[in-house]
Amino acid sequence: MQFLPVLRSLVSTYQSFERYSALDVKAMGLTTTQFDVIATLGNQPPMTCKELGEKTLVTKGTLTGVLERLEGKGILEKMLNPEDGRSQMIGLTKNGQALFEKIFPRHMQHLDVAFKKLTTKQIQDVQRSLDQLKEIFNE
Amino acid sequence: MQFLPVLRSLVSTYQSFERYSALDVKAMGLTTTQFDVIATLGNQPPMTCKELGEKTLVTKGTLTGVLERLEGKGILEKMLNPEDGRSQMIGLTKNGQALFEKIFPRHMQHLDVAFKKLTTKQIQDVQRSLDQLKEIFNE
DNA sequence: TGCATTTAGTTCTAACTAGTACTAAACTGG
DNA sequence: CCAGTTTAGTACTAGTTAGAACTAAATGCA
Repeated sequence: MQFLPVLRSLVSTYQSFERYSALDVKAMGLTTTQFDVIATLGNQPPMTCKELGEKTLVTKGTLTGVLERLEGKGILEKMLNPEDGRSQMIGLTKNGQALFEKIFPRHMQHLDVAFKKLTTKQIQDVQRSLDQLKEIFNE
Repeated sequence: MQFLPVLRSLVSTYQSFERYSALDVKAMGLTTTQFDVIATLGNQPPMTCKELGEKTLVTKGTLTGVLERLEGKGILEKMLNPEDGRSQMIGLTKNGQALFEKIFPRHMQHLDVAFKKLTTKQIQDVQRSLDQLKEIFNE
């Protein structure tokens, strides 16, 4: 039970990040998940739903709804995949790309303000710790 | 932008923990949030909704629904707070306490299986890292 | 070829989530 | 003591979440 504090830290750190990030993203009329999707598609060739899910860490059932809402806003569009009739290629529309170019740098800057408080070495240490922790749950 | 990998690690580690924990808790017919509430109330005197929210890291709006469902299952009950007419004291019922005694040790053991793969020092390092990371988002 | 299995994505359900607005009780300072 | 503010909890909204069941296309192998 000496591990309970670290679990609490994991959850509260995750929540703090979410809050910090959402604060900025919300001002652009998006949720963090929607932002992640746009950020992943920006400056990239269209990709499948599966690939998008892997990159954004969003499961496919959830993704359907998120994509639906972004499609409704005219931010992304789905195209047939000539190579596989089961899947579609998802890409940003012209408007979506314009939105990406407007909001992506701004959000990176918002995050950078926070991360400037850590040195490169500190960031690396945090990541090593996190990956170590993740490992123990994945076996 | 060198911070993007660490954010990805944070999110995926959190997700891995959630999945690992939920796997066990689900087999008891509960969600992890419900489990957290029961674990927090077990072997404790009744507490207010506010206090419960602070300990479980669940916001009050969410808590209303979670408590409602647990109350419906006969696991917890709300009592008037003689000291403050705005709030209620929330505690486990007899059944709830029995459930707690059955599932809490089992879940701790499930978590312990994972954490046995880390040394005490490693766990402390992870926690220090997480707390450091949390700090940068809270200012 | 043709059947079995796998894979991509949708649909559906139950629950959590944050946030906002709201009600009622409690506090507080003049 | 009383008007203004704070606090506890609920109600409501829009969205995310995981998971399971489903459809259709692709693949694999006999």
